[in-house]
Amino acid sequence: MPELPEVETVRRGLESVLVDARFDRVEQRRADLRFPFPERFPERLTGQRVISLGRRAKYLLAALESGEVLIMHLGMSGRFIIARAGANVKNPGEFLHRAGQQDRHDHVIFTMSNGATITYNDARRFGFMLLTAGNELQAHKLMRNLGVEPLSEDFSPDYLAARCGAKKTSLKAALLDQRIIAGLGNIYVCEALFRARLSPRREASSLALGSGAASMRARRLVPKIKSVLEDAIAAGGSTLKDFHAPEGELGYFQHSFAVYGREGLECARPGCGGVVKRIVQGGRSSFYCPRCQR
DNA sequence: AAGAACTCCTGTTGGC
DNA sequence: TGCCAACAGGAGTTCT
Repeated sequence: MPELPEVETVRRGLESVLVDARFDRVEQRRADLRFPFPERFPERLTGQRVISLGRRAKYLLAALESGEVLIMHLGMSGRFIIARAGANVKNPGEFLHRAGQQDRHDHVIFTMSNGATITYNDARRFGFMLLTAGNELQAHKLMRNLGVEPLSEDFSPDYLAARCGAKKTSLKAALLDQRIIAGLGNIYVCEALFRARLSPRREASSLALGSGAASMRARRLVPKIKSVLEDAIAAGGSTLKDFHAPEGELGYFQHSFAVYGREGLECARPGCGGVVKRIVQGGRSSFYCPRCQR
């Protein structure tokens, strides 16, 4: 479900109820999600104050007073639901009608010292929560091979061209590879490629071809990746199926999709006149306009 | 050793 | 209406 913009939206929502608060109570309602929960998970959190809540790729990282870091990943369907102290009743939609109720997919419930209740719900259970020592975080198996943050200065045309230079795989697959760019997912890769007018079918190495260390194509693509992510974060992410920020707000970037989910519709580029096509790459849908994306 | 296929799990949707 | 297949925002593991 969530790609970088959605995870960042969740991070911002959780920050205000998590940081500086302590875990008063942790209810772990099953033994595992994608992975087993850590040993003595509730005990290791209870009483701990949260120092900060960060994000790396699609991971949320809560630094604890104990020195441990709580690593959380939402998988495809994971979400957090916040109920603040004094139960505000003005949240819309599903959030309202399920207030006070339990869902069979509510797997973890945090009760914080500020009175907030934070519920982790995940139907497909591809998400997970792990604990690791803060000083071992960088070397953690899940962290050590991650590529650059796409919104950082380090993500440049030179970097992208260098990392794609010898890749035989498709450009689509390369952009989804978290070892190259950390945090991109299927939607935003499709949208960035559309904005850059590049075909997802193009060989990744072709990004490095052309004049200079970074080709024209890499120079064109990198700013589009950044802008599509920035635009999506500004919109609070994309709401497909049921994504919403932790306090119930819906993201609205899905209204700005140019190609994702638009198979058979006319290309959004003025004057193009092409028709959006869906192909399958690596078992996942790619949407693009064969006419203007080359 | 890169790249593709398979896997986890549940829910929703579209076609008949 | 029901039934069934296809598909869904991820990514670690296993194969070739």
